[in-house]
Amino acid sequence: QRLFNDSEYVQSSKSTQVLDRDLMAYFDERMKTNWRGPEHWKVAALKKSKKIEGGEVVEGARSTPGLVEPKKKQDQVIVNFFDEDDNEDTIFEGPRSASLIVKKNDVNTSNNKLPDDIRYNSARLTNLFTKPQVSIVYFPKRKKSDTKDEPQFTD
Amino acid sequence: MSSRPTLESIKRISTAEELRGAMSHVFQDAQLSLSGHRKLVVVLKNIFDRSIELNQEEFFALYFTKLINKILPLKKGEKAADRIAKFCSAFVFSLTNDDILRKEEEKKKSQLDENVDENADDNAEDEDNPDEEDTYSTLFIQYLIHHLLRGIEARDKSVRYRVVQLLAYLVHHIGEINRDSFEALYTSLMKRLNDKEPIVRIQAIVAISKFQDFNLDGFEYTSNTRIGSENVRDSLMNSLVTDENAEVRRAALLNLSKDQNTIGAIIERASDTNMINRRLVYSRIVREIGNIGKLDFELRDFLLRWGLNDRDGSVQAAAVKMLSTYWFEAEGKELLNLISQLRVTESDIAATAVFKFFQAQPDELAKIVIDDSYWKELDVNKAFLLRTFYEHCNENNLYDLIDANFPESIELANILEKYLRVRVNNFYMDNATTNAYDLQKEKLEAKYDEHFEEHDQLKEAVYDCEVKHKQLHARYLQLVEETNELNEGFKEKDEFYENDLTDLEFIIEQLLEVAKEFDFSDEIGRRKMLQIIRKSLTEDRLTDKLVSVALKVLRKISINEKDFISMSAEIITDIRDSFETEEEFHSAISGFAEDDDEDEDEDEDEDDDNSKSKKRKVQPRLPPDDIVIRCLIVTQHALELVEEPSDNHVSLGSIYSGLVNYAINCKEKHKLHLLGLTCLGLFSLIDKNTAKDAIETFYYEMRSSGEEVRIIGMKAIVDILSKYGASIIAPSNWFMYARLFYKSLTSFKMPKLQCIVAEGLCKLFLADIFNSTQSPDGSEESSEYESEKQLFEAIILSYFHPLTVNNDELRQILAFCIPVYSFSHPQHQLRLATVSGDCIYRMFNDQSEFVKHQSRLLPSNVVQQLIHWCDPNNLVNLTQFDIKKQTSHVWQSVYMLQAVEQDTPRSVKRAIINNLNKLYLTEELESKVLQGLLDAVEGTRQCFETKANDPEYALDKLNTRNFDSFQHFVQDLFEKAVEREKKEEEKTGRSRSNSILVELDENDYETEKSLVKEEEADASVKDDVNDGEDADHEKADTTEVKSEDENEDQDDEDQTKKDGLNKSLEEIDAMLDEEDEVEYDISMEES
DNA sequence: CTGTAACAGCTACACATG
DNA sequence: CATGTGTAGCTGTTGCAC
Repeated sequence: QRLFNDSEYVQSSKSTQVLDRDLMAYFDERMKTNWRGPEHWKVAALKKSKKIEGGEVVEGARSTPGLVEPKKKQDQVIVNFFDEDDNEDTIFEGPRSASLIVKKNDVNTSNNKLPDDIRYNSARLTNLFTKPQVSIVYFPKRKKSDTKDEPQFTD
Repeated sequence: MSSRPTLESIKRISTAEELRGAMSHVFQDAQLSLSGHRKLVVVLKNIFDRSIELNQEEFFALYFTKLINKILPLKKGEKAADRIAKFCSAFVFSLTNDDILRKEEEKKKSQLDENVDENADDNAEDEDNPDEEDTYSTLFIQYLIHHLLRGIEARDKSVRYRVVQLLAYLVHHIGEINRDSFEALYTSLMKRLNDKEPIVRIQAIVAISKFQDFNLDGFEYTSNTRIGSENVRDSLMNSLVTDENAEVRRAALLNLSKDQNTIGAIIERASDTNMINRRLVYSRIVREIGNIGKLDFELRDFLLRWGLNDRDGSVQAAAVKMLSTYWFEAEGKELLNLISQLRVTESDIAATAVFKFFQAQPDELAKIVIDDSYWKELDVNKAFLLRTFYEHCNENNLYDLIDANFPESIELANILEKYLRVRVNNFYMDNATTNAYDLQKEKLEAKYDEHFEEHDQLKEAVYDCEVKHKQLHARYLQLVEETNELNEGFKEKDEFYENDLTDLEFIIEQLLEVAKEFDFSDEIGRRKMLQIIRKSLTEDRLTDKLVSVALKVLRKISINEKDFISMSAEIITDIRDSFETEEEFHSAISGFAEDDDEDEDEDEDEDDDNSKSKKRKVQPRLPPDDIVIRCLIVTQHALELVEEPSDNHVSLGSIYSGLVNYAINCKEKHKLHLLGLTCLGLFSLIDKNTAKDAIETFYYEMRSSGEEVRIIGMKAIVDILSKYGASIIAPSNWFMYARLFYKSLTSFKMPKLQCIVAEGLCKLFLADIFNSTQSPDGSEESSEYESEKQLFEAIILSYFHPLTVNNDELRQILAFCIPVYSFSHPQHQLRLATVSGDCIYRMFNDQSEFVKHQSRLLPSNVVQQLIHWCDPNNLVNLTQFDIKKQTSHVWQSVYMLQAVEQDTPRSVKRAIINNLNKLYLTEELESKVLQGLLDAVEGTRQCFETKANDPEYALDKLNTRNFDSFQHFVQDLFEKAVEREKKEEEKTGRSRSNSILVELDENDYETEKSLVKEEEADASVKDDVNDGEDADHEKADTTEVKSEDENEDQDDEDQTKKDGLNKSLEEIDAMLDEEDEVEYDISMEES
């Protein structure tokens, strides 16, 4: 039905793109966390390995079910209200210094807001500034394998 | 111990001892479950009453507090304590409730008959002053509150927590309480808003929020605290905004009452750093507020902008739900009503909102009916719905809906034509107004040029010179005022038709957007549309935006790119030559209204040559600036759509040589100048020879211009390099461009420019356009290598630089680009690895700018990020086997150890050493490489031994242990590697260094390669279950994997290299400083 | 069919501990 | 201050009652 689709707009060359489609999608997905910059960088939680290893461990633990239950057992206190010990003086004892119970008020007048999210993505990174629909083509290396890019140790 | 008290047994109580036993029983039961509370409250009330009868009410209160004391030290989460607190609350509530009921009854009674018998009440009850009177209950409650207040500043945080928790429960129920007690309660709770412990603060907020409903008017300013509802509100709002603990902010968010004073701060939490808080705004707060109309447009727009763009899926979902369910229903389930709330002409999130709506409520799509009457009475909302509906259907292949609601292309063209004609009529309705409009506009632009220049100088000066700053600032303010005045006059004059006009233009834009994606397989419709677009572009003085979209339509309906270019060229030359017949133009326009089929029957191909040659005759005369600007706008947007460079752009040649060159030289006419440069950049992208000259033009333009020019220039330079490669620059000039990049990247007074350069450099590095390598002999090459290395380091440094903390955009760009660059290729990672040491050194040594500007960055944070970026596990397109052989972390550790040995502060040394265990080193590495690393580690050890007395080199136990274990680890790997290599050598009998590769080539390599060829499509990104991090995506495309062959003869002395590096660094810095000085002087003179 | 309760599972966050 | 554990607040499923 659509005879004049936007096929003409779509970048025709594929092999020479800096990042191929899948890779762009991969990076876009992967860079979703840690978008705010150095101060807010967090180690990527290595969930997968944990899950796999943990799964095995749990299976092993299941064979000894006695171990799991006491862990879950609450250490919930039951108060003895018949006990006549008077703890009033100790519990109401004030701090050595008043400042010990006061929040240290940093000069951080931060209002706890996120910065504007520009949602940078790999499409921007691999396309031209002035023609955002045009991809940058990957530039073949000027060097072949005649020189080594890697630094060398001195023997 | 006595038995469980019953109502009967309570009546028999006669001693304090018995009271105590009964109370203890009640509490003992109350802590176990909530279900018995109802009964227990009754029991306890009976005990209370009995104590009164015995004149033991004071004992009751005393012992009650003793019982309460027992739960105060219990930490948060203890069920028993929570139940007792609830029980206490229920008891107090019951007491006050009884008081109230009793009073109401008495009131009724006293109203009914004046002679009420008094025997119903106890001796304490006094009828004279019912509202102020102390009852046993109120006395008890006051006693309880005072008791709790004694513990509100306890040392134990749990005590404070329980006290405030209890008070929060109680204040809910205390009807009357005497003034002194209230003041004490109020001030004590207010102090707890600043408690060290978040849990206490939360409870304080809950407690204080109850005061919002109180009538506090009776209180004046007391000695040290002001009591009043404003004070309550402000305190809660302060916690809402400034408390660094997310849960505290949440408590404030949920408990602060929503009114005109607080609503802004509350909605602002849609951009809270905490995900849950953000989500709550959409899922609960907005719901609570109710009607959509209670929110100003700005707040609604804010909510949508943040919610629909949120990084977190659940927040987005909540925002979509708010829009598509709640707001939609509030608008009577009328989509057009909802859209009108979005203010489509002002909001840039409106389109996203509607698309999300369509996604969330796909059923609503079928209810949309666009019939003839709809088309006839388009307003901005209808046009907007039309367009977004079309786009949605088009992108989701809902062609049935399109067929049902959209006409033939010829009809669309007619409609568009109609609106274009209305616009032209409106626009030129009053010639006098038009002239005034133009005049004002010119003035304004002239003023703007002036303003702009000074503004730039101001910006320069701000950082350097306070005095000049003030002078310029005064001048700046003056200019701003003048500009505003002009703007005012401007507005008044055309306000009368401005609104209509912008609305009209918005409708036209929507129609064009539809046309951009429309089906023009019908040739008649296509020709009609072609004619309309060409005519409109040529004659109608379209806005910049409309020109851009119209050209996209033109591109779509053109036969091919060449056709598009020649039509565009013709339009441009027609505009250019129109000034010659300016008078006729106007008369033509006015006549146009009546007679629409004038003379535009030309076909797209035929009279190209005619018209062009005709226009060329008049070329020598330069049109007035406004005409030139119109030409350049069309040129710009046309060129933006051209993708293929080809040599049949002759038709554009005259435009380039005539208009663009003219515009570029108009440095004093700001708009013209910028447009000229923009077009020059675009011309460069379709013609290499133009590019060669242009890139130098841009270079010189950028040396002395304001930020806006520099941004255009930088974009152009990067695009040119991206298009043609670094070879477009003569090698001898390479260094000066490198300096330009460096200088732009470090121009902290031009943050936007920094973003562009950073992004641009990343593009060039990523595409390996900057990819020179160090070579042992060719000095040219190695200086390029050094320059690139400097630039690369500069990128990394600007990411961490303290002066870019407020440049969020830059940091977001780099937070994306640096890892993508690094993870995309082993060579990239290696490049980063080799600068890691330098970067760390330059960030943290004494003389570092970072230190000067009080960088708050933690060394360990930096080190970890660098390590993460260089981790081979994060590389794409590699097999697990190849990943194990990557040397990036080896080199990174070597260079970081160098930084450890240098004069970095102790915190840095410690950070590096403590993070050595995060390096990914395997026994698959070559023993030779590991040997090198081992030597480096040993060198570091010796360094520490010789400098053992230097406090900066003092290591604590943990550091030493980490360092030792790293050394052992590497030693171990080395031995295993030797072992492995020995085995392999025996197996293959070949030389050590080649054996691995041969094996790789022969085995894995080939099989994988062939495998990939067949299922190329989906093989690229897939999860590898075997690996640890989620970085384990491997694309089995091995064509880019570099062979690991060693090149023995290329040896560098690390130290000499480092020296050379530092030297060149200093040189660059010095040079750039010098340049800064010069420019500074110039700009100051001019001002 | 709708609506609510109970349940497990998940993630980001905060606390506790050495 | 870096690490692991615990938790809050959902989210989806199931069963149950109306």
